[in-house]
Amino acid sequence: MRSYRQFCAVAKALDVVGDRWTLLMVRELLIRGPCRYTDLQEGLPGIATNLLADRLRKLESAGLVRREPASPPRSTPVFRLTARGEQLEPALHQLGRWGAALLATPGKRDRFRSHWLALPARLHLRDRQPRSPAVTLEVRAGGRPLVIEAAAGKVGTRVGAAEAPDARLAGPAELVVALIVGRLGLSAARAAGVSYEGDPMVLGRMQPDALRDPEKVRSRRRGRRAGRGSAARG
Amino acid sequence: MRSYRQFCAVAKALDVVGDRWTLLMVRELLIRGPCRYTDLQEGLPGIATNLLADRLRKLESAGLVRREPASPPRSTPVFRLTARGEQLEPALHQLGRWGAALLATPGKRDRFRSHWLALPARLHLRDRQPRSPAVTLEVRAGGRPLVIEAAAGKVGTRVGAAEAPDARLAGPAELVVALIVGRLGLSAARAAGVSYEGDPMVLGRMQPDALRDPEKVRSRRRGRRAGRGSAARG
DNA sequence: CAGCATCCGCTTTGATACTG
DNA sequence: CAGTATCAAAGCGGATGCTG
Repeated sequence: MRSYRQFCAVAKALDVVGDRWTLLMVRELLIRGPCRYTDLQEGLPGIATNLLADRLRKLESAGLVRREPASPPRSTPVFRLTARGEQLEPALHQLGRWGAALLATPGKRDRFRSHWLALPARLHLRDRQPRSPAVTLEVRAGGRPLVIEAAAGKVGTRVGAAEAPDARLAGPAELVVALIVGRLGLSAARAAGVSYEGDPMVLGRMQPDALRDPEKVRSRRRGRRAGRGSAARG
Repeated sequence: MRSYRQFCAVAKALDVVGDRWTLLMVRELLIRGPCRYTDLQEGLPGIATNLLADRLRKLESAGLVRREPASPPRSTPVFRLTARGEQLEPALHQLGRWGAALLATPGKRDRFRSHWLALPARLHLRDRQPRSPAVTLEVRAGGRPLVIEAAAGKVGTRVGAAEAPDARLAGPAELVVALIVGRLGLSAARAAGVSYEGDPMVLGRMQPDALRDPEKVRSRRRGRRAGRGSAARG
């Protein structure tokens, strides 16, 4: 990318990550952790292969990505975010939070991957029972499944199927998103076509404020000013 | 911008604001509030006039900007962020926070405008004496000056010279930035070439934790993980 | 097959000139 | 002041080819 040549933090950031596809590549690496070229391709439907290779080089020379060559145990090189690259997570969260308003319904030709739910999950879900044993929730909404785990007060995510998840969630992407970001309750989501198997408290343990027993929530808003927030629910 | 066609909040956000120059235009409108075409040009050195016009149209049709035509009292139209547009501020703050690491020293051909300091100022400065009378600090580091005001617990910014500021800060951009984000103290900045006139407590009232009496700070970090933070000050 | 590199047509951007 | 018009250069997307 051509530099903006402005001595401004936002402009300098965009000099590095403002190119088309670049922030989505960081999204993939944040979600997946270290991964191979083809993993990135699978998570970035629509990218041209030459662009992917080119951007990886640029990210590498910008110090956001490290390429680890194939060494005997592994047959292919893997790409991994550096600490500097990982520090983009808050910026991606805020961009995603802003963009969530545009996720009402998928465009006819939109693609979807379940693992894209990892970012909103990390942003919106909490482990509200830190002392309970770890639980895992498998989510299937397109592409390979995503596993969301609540353990010891933290919510983590991992791409791939779970061996024996404590619950399974599946359904249309827009409904699963709405459930995770707290725009929809489990019963409403079910009524709309989401399938959920397992203990409801696996999901309940993680759900955002807005939707956990709405009657009792009232003024529990943590973030901003005074919340007279009345959350809707099914 | 061509859509990524991915049902992902980050991708949808970038469909709207991922075009070159777009986020910098939002930066300008956030800092300046409603402003005219030429104000935007002045704050976006390097942009081509056809791009500015084109992006303004796109932002308008995306609902981020409203164009208010010239009406008798005013002779020229003004552009203003909608509420939706203003909601990008947290994303810009995080992007800027990440990009701040790239602001060590200006590139030879980098341009600078004092009012660009408004975003870091809003992010890093606080009014630590909410009950004291309002104070204003005028900052000059290139282009038109910026006024930073601390009043009633809030820090605000305004583009333009102050009538009678309580203090004036001037000097090379990189030093003034370092001062505002808390990488540098006033005495160190002065030694390095910053000029400051007026009561040091005008700046001191607003400065970030990290640099208010650095000897006493030590392990006061607020942000992350377990705060064994011994917050307070003398 | 994984991991690219090359080629080519199209779109976006940049620089400048011009206009109501 | 607030744009439009024009055109060259750069970037992107899609297809395909090469190499271990």
